Amino acid sequence: MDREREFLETYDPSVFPSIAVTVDVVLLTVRNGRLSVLLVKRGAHPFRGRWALPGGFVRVDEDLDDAARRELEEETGVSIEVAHLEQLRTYGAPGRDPRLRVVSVAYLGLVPDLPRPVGASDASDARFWPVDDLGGDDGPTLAFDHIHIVTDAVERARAKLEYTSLATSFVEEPFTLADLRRVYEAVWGVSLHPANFRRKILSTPGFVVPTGDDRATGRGWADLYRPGGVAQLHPALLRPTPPELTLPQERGRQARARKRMT
Amino acid sequence: MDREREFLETYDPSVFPSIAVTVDVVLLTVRNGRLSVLLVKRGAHPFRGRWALPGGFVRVDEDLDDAARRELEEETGVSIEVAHLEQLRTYGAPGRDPRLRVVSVAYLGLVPDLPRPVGASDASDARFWPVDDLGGDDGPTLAFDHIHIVTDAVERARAKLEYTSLATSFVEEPFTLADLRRVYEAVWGVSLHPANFRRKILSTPGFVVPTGDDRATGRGWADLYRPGGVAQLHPALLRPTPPELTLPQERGRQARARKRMT
DNA sequence: GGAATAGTGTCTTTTAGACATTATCAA
DNA sequence: TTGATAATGTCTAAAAGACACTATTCC
Repeated sequence: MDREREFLETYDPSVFPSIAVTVDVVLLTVRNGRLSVLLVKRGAHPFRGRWALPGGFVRVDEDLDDAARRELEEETGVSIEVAHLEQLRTYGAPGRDPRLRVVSVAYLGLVPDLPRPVGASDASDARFWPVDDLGGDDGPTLAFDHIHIVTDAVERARAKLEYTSLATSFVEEPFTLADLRRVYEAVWGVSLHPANFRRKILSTPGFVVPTGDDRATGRGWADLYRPGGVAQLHPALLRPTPPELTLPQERGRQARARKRMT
Repeated sequence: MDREREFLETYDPSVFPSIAVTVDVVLLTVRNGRLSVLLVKRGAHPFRGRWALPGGFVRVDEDLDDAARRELEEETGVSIEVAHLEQLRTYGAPGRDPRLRVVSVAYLGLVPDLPRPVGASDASDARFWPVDDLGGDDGPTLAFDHIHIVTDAVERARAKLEYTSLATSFVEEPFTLADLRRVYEAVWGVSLHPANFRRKILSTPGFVVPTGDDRATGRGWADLYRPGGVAQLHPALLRPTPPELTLPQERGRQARARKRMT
């Protein structure tokens, strides 16, 4: 009986498989109009000198969220008390770490562009890299399976911008609607019509509230806003027609149907 | 240096914290019009005799997904080769298992109503329970923190029905649109207008494809459909006005704005 | 016949997308 | 002046929600 075996293992911890549990943090921000991720340069074997996500072992009496915050602070100097930090998913394929079996709980964090330089407390180097550059000529090739984790994190961020108010986590408050629009444009990699964007944001109850002040932007004055406290957006702010979901033949069908009716 | 310590731990596995890694599976189905979850009665300490999610230790060379499938099969006799199984999230609060530190990777599975009785291979008993009954007078109180895992799983399922074609995982194919509608009604706990539901499903490209056959339903004949192969729905099939997101005062504001314009 | 369900069609309201207009400020 | 941006308004098409209507079958 499996449950019987589980009972025995209770009192002999050396019996259950020896698997290490770690946390990795994908900290995203928008710098110079580009979605970027915080990476550290590994100072130890394996993958010494390669860039990787900040992370490390979970302590035996430490909650997973606390471990993520601690490792982020230890390796990059970034402490995110106020910013958004959520669990992304867990990566546990055998062989993903050449040393031993490691199950890693990945976290996704969002912060405004950090003016202070980060890093260099524990890791040998730490900096933000534009996610589009990863694996290309202008960016690093990541250690372990971290490129997959970053890919999943970016997709999660893109999706959550649609139906939550998370975009405000990327900007310092107060912010202008143009600030917020540039977040969406950087994360989604599209350009949005300023007028329609404004209408949608302001017609979504609780998304943002005006502070009453405005700010000189170089060309005219822009109203300032603050997060409205609502987490889920209703209605959602959908991305402009996802390319992989638009079937040309169906568009043809719809056009023909329209033509028949006129 | 933390990375230095990590290097040393590489070659002395007894150094890193001793944490057990398990998987738990939340297998959902729709039975008798109610969203239900598969539970097993625990035959061993702790929580002996209490109902819990099927699950167990991950083997040292086993992928997490494989562990979830194996434990589900071992404890309940359910093998889901074709059905949907996805990672939900990972639960790792210290103290969630009274024996030792356990980090559990939870999975969400969706299956059609299973005609054969399940369970009784490893666990002392196994059956589906309506999720609304859990913790109440008509249902069991779950072991560990499993009620929280089930709650998260149900919310995930409700959300994914909106923007994916996952609802088809709950029905055997071929199915009628009424079958599919009953899935949405059971999972969301609402009633939907049959006519509007039909229009939305059929106007979503790739969601379902007609088989050309129909089936006697007792009252008339219903066309039969099969999943259309599209995973993401566009446009999405949103739940009718989520109550917690509807701000009465904002509705008042919109009504006043309309009045001013006329 | 009455009740329940499948399938089709129509009307209104809301929202999204495209675009025009005015005001303001910098170079 | 020219160009870029903020803010507002307008028009059209698409989508959602409510509802009417017919056909079919069981009781």
